[in-house]
Amino acid sequence: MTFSNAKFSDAVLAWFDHAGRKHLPWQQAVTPYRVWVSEIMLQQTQVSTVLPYFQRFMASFPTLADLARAPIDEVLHHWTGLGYYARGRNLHKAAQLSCERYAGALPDTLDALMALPGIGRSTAGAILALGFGQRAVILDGNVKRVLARHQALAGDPAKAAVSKAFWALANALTPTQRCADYTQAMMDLGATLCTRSKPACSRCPVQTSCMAYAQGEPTRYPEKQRKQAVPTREAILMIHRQHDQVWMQQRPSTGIWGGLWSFPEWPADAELPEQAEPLPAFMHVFSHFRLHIRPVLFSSRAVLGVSDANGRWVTLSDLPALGFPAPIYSLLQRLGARQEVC
DNA sequence: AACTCGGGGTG
DNA sequence: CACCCAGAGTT
Repeated sequence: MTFSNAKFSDAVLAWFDHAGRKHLPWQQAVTPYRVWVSEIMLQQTQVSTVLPYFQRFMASFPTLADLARAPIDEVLHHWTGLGYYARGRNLHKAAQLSCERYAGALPDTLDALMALPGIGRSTAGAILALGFGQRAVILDGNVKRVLARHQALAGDPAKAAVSKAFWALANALTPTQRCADYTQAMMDLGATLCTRSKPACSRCPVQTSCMAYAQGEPTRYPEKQRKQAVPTREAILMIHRQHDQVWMQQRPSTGIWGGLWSFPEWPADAELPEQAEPLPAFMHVFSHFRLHIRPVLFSSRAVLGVSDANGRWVTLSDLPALGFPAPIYSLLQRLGARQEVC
């Protein structure tokens, strides 16, 4: 480690001691399991969004063994509304693999952690540093932003060559001593001071050595390529209702809304039957397309035009045991409010 | 290397 | 509306 690298981590650690976050739920009663669950939930998801999900998840699955033996549908129910549902499936699968391979504990090496589904290089580093107290390196959105600005690193970090440079820099700056605190400090720095817009440079512990600050335009970094406008698709959802039940299907485990329960789709270009009663349509936005959802209510006795594969009748009391995409769960609640399901 | 995967917060 | 957030898996 060079003198300047040690100076960087020392300044970051000194700042952490008086300004870092120390009261987040996963910072209390720290275990590798709790750190792991929090890191998975926090992938591409902000802290404030995760907080209630983490608390509910830990109350239901307090240990890795509890998670491993829980039904997948119950795990996915705890993910309802959180998004990126493959994270929930991978978490469950990795818990079972850990029970089989490592006697109910998480492994404590980078390679073994990365071999588990849902754990990549950065999450493995976070588990080792925060959960096991090892010297390990992370590179999440916060760290990328801090490093890009401090070193005025040009290029889109999504590009492989640029990413390699970011990892090398992150590794060079990560100290051997107090690695857990440094790891938390870098995330805190990115989340609270070195924010995407309006960074609080006046309070930054490494402002004097920050190249982007010296250049006068810190928000220029990190560079990102612009995304093109997303297309809009249409989905007609058939809500077959019989008394207090609706007919639902579990989606395939891969692809959009994998493993979650939804209503059967009616081909967007086909004509609707006479007895179809349209409900208010609404828009659901994904990162890569917009979905115009047109719910249609069928009160007929027969389930029309859908195969019964992966399907079942669902009542209100079934909801806690199943996973749903946010717009479908919202639709179910609206149906319940109309006392059509409940 | 490019693409796929959600939902919510923010300006 | 655009952007992005404690990224990883698939192709």
